[in-house]
Order: sequence, then C-alpha cells, then structure tokens
Amino acid sequence: MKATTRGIDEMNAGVDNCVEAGYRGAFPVRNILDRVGNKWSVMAVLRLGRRTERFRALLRAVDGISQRMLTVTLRGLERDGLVHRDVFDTLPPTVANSLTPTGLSLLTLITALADWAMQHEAAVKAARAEYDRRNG
Amino acid sequence: MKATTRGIDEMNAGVDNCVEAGYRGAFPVRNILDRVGNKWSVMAVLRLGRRTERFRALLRAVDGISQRMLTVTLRGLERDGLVHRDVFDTLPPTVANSLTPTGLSLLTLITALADWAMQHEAAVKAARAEYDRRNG
DNA sequence: TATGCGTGGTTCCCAATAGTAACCACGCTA
DNA sequence: TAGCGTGGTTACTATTGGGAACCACGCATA
Repeated sequence: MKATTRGIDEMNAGVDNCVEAGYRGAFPVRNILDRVGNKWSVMAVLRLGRRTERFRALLRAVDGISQRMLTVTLRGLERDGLVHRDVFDTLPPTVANSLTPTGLSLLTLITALADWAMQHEAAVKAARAEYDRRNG
Repeated sequence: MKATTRGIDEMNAGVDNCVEAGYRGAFPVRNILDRVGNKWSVMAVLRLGRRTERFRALLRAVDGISQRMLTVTLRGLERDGLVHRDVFDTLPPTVANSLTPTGLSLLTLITALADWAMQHEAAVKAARAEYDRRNG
C-alpha cells in the first residue's frame, strides 16, 4: 500500500519503444515457446547438445524422465525439426538422436537460460521464501 | 532406416566438453524454467518490459488471457521476485505492475527467445507440416 | 432507481495435459 | 527358462490449465 498516486503514465515517460522487439506478433512466440518451455524438452536439448545419444542412454541421463515422456518429448522435438532421428536396423535396434542445425541454434539460447537460472537460483529461492512468509 | 552402423560413440568423438555449461545441477534449471517456460508468464514479462502497467491494461494487452490466468501469472512472477506490485489505495484501487531488476535481466533472455521464435517460425511450421505429411 | 462500467480480484468447475505402471516383441546371455 | 537390453505402445490416473460466473465498491448515465 502506498499513499502517493503519481500516475503510471508518468512512470512510463520515455520508457516506450524501449523493448519493442520481441513483442509483435504474439502468436508465433507463444506457439514456439509451448515446446521450448517444456521441462523435458529443455532437458533433452541440453543433453543432446553434449552428444548424440540413443534412447536408453537419454533415459538414464535425463534424471526423472519416464520412458513414455521421453518418447513423447523426442517426437515433439523431431516434429519441430529440432532433433534428428537416425534409425539403424541393427539387432537390437539402434536410434541415434541428435540436434539439427535449428536445434543447435536454439541450444545457445537454452544454455543461456540455464545459466541465468543457476545465477539467479538463490535470489529466486529467497524471493519465494520471503513471499510465502508474508502471505499464507 | 540406415544400413550402416558407424557407432554413436564414434560420432561423438571430441564432442564432449563442448557444451558443458548449463547442464550441471539439472534441478534448479528445471525448477526455474517451469515458470519461465509458462506461456502467460512470458507474455506478461514481454509486455511489462515495455511499460509499467496496471491489471486491466495488461488484461487488454496480453491477447487471449483470462482474468484468472493473469492473476495467477502475476502472483507467480511476484512470488519469484520478477515482478513488483505497487498497490495505491485510490478509488477504484490502482495496482502498478513492473519488472524488478531480476525480471529485467530475464527479459533480455526472453526477448532473445522471442526473436528466435520469430526467425524460425517458418522453419518450424514447415518441419511440422513435413512430419505430419510423412506420418499419420 | 436501476442498469451499466471500470477497478481488481475469487470461486467453481470441467477439459486437457502431464505422467506412471504395465505390457509388447525381439534376440542374446547366464 | 529366466532375465536383460533394444525401443517403444497402451491404459489409466493425478494434476494442472483455463473459462464462466460471481464478488464489492463507487461513479456515471438514463
């Protein structure tokens, strides 16, 4: 609560057209981020950024993911052209999952996000604790 | 399907320790991204990056969001210390929502992601169409 | 007077999605 | 012949996302 009421418009003086980029068109952004923001997709892309890996190896590497969720996740990434799937007809079958060039370009951003998350982890945790203390 | 079976390990020769950063610690990354990846959170942060805005204004600005989802989204962002909420006891009440410094630092990354989404929208759409054509 | 508008929410409820457990076939090995 | 490792699929359930409707308040308009 605050007693003063200097208008919001006043606060915004000169702030406009500061961050124009990235907001036009809303829809595509949302549409893409539905996949990008996905927990497992992020984990899979981060892992595949390190090395080409087959299904079972990914299953062991990505902590906590289930077999089905890995299948679903990889299918989604493949559908979006971010992951390339190479099936070798060996016995037992071998599937090599790797990032496509598009996937690699995204990896850069995801890595940046991961770094941000690690850098601000403490701050976010503190903010949450503080918020929860103040409210129920 | 491919006949050849040059091993995956061979394919990975020298690839390791290329993208080390961003993978250690998995958990915090996932934890943070749960919020970052959220559709509405991203839209709200992008919008608040442009200007401090009150509830109703955001409701109109963020296309397609419902009153409840905006409330939920803003609460989450506030809890994480990304959005600052200023309540003025005017009549009718005025609530000024703005990004905190932490929120601003995240905005940079989100803007980059949004730009990526716009740049690769066509490619992703094409990949999806191609995938759907090949499979059922 | 009552009907509507703008403020910023909350509560109820349902549909979609995330995610688990169990099953499949195949061949090799102990 | 029982188990393991390949890469899945199917059936089911828990959790969440999200819309519609409601709240109080004061001001205006008809």
